[in-house]
Amino acid sequence: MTNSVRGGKRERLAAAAARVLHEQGVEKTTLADIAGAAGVPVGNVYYYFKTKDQLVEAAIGEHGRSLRGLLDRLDELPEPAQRLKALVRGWVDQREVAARYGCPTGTLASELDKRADGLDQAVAALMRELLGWMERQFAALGRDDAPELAVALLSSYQGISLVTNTLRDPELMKAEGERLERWIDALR
Amino acid sequence: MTNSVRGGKRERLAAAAARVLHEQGVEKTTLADIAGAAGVPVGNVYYYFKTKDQLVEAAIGEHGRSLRGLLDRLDELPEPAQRLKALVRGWVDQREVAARYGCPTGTLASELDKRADGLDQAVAALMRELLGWMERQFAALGRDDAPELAVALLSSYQGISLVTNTLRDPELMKAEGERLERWIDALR
Amino acid sequence: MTNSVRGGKRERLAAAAARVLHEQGVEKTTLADIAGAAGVPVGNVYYYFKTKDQLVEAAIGEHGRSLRGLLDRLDELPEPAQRLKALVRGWVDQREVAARYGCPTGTLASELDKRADGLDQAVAALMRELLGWMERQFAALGRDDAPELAVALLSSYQGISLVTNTLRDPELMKAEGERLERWIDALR
Amino acid sequence: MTNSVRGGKRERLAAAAARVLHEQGVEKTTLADIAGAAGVPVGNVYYYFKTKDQLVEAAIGEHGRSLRGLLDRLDELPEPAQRLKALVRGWVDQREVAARYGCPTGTLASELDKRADGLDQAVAALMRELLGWMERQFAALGRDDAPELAVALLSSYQGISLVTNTLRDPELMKAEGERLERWIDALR
DNA sequence: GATGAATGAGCGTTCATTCAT
DNA sequence: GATGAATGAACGCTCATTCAT
Repeated sequence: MTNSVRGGKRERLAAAAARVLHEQGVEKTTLADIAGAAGVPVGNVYYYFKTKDQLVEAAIGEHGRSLRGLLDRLDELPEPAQRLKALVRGWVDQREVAARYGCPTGTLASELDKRADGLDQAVAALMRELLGWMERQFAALGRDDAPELAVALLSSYQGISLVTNTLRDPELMKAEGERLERWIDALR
Repeated sequence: MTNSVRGGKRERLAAAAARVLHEQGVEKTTLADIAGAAGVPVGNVYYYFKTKDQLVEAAIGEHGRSLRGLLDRLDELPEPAQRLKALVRGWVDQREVAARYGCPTGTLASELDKRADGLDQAVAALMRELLGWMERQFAALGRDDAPELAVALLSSYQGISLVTNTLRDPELMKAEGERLERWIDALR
Repeated sequence: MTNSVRGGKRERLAAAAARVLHEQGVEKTTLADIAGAAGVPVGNVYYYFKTKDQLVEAAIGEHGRSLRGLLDRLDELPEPAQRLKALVRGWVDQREVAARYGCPTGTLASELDKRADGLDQAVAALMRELLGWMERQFAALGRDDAPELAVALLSSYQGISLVTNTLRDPELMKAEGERLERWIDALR
Repeated sequence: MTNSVRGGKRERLAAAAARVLHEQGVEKTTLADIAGAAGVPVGNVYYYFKTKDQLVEAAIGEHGRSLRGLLDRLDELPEPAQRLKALVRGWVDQREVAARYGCPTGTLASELDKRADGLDQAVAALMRELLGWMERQFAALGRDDAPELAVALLSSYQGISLVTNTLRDPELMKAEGERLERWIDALR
């Protein structure tokens, strides 16, 4: 009740975690970094998240929410090919961020994979969600190799994100996005 | 004879660094981990490498050496399409490792990118080397969009490595490899 | 009441630093030494001082505070010659400490001088403060060579501190103190 | 015999130690620093000096030798007052070095004093040697307070060295030197 | 004697986590 | 609930000293 005014701390922390972990990486980010970015005192973080891992989990959750929001918006488009191409265009629009920090989900997946927490499974679930959506679009296009195509498209995005990031050249993602759009058009 | 035990410590350290950094990630790997894997006392590491960063650099160098070795072997094949497909098949052969730890160069690039050491440029140089080789193959195939195709192929590999790793499913890489081989065949 | 135990940790650390650094020297003193002397766990020191250098700085600050306190007390004496001689007598009173550890400011200046931190400038400022005060007293005595006399007096003190310390003989400082008092009396 | 050609390593090490320890301080100087300055491989140092302390001892010995050389030269002057003033003039001539690194013997005394090696006694012996010589000059001037005057003169030099060094102003030593010369002239 | 290599103890510093109020 | 302070284990790195040839 009363904390509807001061509250939202949990949300602020999750949002700050998502952003800062993306920009700095999991290992290089301290709890103080996240707390500072959220404007929350360090000692107070633990009322919302018992461990640093839970903060990472919350960050993954944030990425999941924004992924779902995106897919919902895409679903309003009439044609599956339109939806897929709009997805690609969304990636291209984010190319500056990708060039600086990589794909938020991909870099998280890469880092968390080196650990034994089960957090990697949370990111994997996110990827599976996106894969499933892609698969449905390719199936709607009449492709019976939809699963394979979904993996190919996701891989292309993850790969071009990494390459764009490593070479610090956002234009690479633009060219690859155009190539992927042509590829989608050629599929039916 | 006697220096089978003592000799090549620097090389052993570099090799151990390449392996352990790939398996555990840069941040989660301690100098003691690398020293232990190489069978060298911790204090002695600093006789060969003044900082942890230099050890990372040496690991990158190792990956560079093995990349160059691979490309040299591929160059002995007569046809550019054969070379490219043999490259893809090499990736597929390594799918079990990729499923567990990802692509050595890619994960390194992803992690180092969050830092300001200039080490990221060393990995970037590796990627550019591979890109250049690919470009020459595509050009030899008569394609004037060789640079773009090279980026697409590298991205596909980096992406499928990440997805394979995240979903822990080596078969994904196998299927994608076959798709890429068909794609290469269809290019000319 | 309750914070007689917990309170003023920062001050306790600064005081402990001033004392221990004087007794053991900057380089030979570990953070654990200072923490131990202040009754503070090692890890907690960094809550108050981010680096060892900041602890040294705090110690210099402590010496500055006690210097200012001394000069304020001396300023209450009516005659400049009285003030100067009281200063000298204060030094002589501390001759046992000087014989064991030297002048706190002087030894600090000597050690910090070998470094490039800028900490040496903090000690230099302390010396300039004392020099300025002395100069004002000599000027009040009507001497137009006040700056030179101030340097002579400070040097005599620093020098006799070092000699007293090296030869471990507090009586040297006593004799020199008496000589300096006669010298002051002979000035007007 | 044969090492009259390659030899002198011990001497080179002692001379390098004297110089480097003066410039960098005892604690901040590593064995590698001294070895490097002497052009001797690190591992070889231990054939000449079993410990770092023995190298410090050798450095003190070097300072002793040069002190004795100086006093011998001064002894050739006919008058005790001339000898004392020539000593002072020698200090003033070295004021640039003093401004940068302090008095070699004094800074050594200050640093070694914080330790329990007995090395401090070796420096103390040096000071006593100089004190004795001064005492003889003052006695030859007919002063029965020669011991006290010797301490006063040594202190003035040590003090002005420290102040000159801390304030990085060689001119301070010049002015004080002139004052000391006038003081000597006024003694008889 | 000479030398590169080896060794291990210790230092300053960081940080996730917990505690007391 | 909220907060500043406390805690300790771990890390990267240095260096005097010793070893093997």
